[in-house]
Amino acid sequence: MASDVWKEYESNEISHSVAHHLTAIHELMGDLGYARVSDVARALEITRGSASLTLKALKARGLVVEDHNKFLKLSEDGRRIVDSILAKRAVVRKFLNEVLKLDEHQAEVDACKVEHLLSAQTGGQLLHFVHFLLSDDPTAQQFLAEFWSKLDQNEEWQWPVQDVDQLFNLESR
Amino acid sequence: MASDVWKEYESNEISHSVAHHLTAIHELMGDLGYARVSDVARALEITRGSASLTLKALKARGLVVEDHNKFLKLSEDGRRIVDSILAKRAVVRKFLNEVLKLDEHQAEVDACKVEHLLSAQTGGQLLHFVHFLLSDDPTAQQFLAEFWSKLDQNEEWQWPVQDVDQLFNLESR
DNA sequence: ATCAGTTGTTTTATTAGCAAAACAACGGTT
DNA sequence: AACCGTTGTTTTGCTAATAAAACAACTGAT
Repeated sequence: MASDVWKEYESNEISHSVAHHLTAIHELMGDLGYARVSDVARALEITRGSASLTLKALKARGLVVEDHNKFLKLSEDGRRIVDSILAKRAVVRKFLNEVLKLDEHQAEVDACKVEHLLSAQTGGQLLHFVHFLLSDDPTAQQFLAEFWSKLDQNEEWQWPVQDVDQLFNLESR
Repeated sequence: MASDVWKEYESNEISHSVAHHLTAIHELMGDLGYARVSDVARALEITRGSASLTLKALKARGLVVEDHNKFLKLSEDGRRIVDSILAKRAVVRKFLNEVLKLDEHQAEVDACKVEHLLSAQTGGQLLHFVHFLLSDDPTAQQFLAEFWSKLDQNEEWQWPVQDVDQLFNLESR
């Protein structure tokens, strides 16, 4: 039934590892002004050898370009990918932290896990949603206030919840 | 900076593959009343050999138990894991499809990708949120109505959005 | 100029997850 | 009894992503 769905997982062009190699380069460019293989390895806390191999592949894929002096830079494509990943990460983190009131670390970790997996459409819609939800629109503000007050009441919810189906009246499976 | 965060990805005890082997057993038990190695392999569209190896590991981890006649069953722990995964999948799918108005296939795919990655806390809070959002509470209904009408207006948004930071007034990098 | 430290690469090995193919053990049909 | 199909396992090989270790090239200090 869902065999065509679940296999799409690995058909993702950007792996978690690749996503972080690329974003590491981006952040190093901002922090240091440059990014070499060793800098990326240090930032990700992996060996230089591992970083060297992964980055070689990324150069071959045209996402990373190399200076005449082994200095790395994102290509146009690489830059686009990093932008989309960072945008999704920011939106998800903001939603988890500021709306669902998860602590910052948890929000950071979960956002990091899913940032490279969300489709562009999902990211876009989520952006719309969070943007409106956290705007100064009175309806949005009233809704959030009510949601948070309800949150305070049911502190004690358990997870996993056995009766999700009943809760939502799902027809599922 | 985020090196401690991004490495938590692989420290996930449940991989995507394992999640689907377990849920396949669960669904087969519902559909057929039993689940053998071949049934799981067929459901996931992988070879029997692959399924055999993965399921052997799951038996060793105590998540799957085997009949005297090679019939598989989820253990107590395995059942708990499947419950939490299915609950998260249902909540995420519902949110993406019924709130963000993504088409069903997209919602299914994205939910499938993240279901095993979300923490219990994130799943729980999301459940609260979606439950309230889709309830008959007038504030929630008014909020959703306004959000959707705004969605119809800005059909033309682009992704990746360069100005997420500006949009949210993010401090980040 | 030598010596130490840093850098980048390559080689070897490991793990997870899969396919493909060979194999043995059944179970039913004729 | 011989045959066929299904089942489960094992072996071999592949890819992605990592570590570890060896190596060469460069840099800087003395």
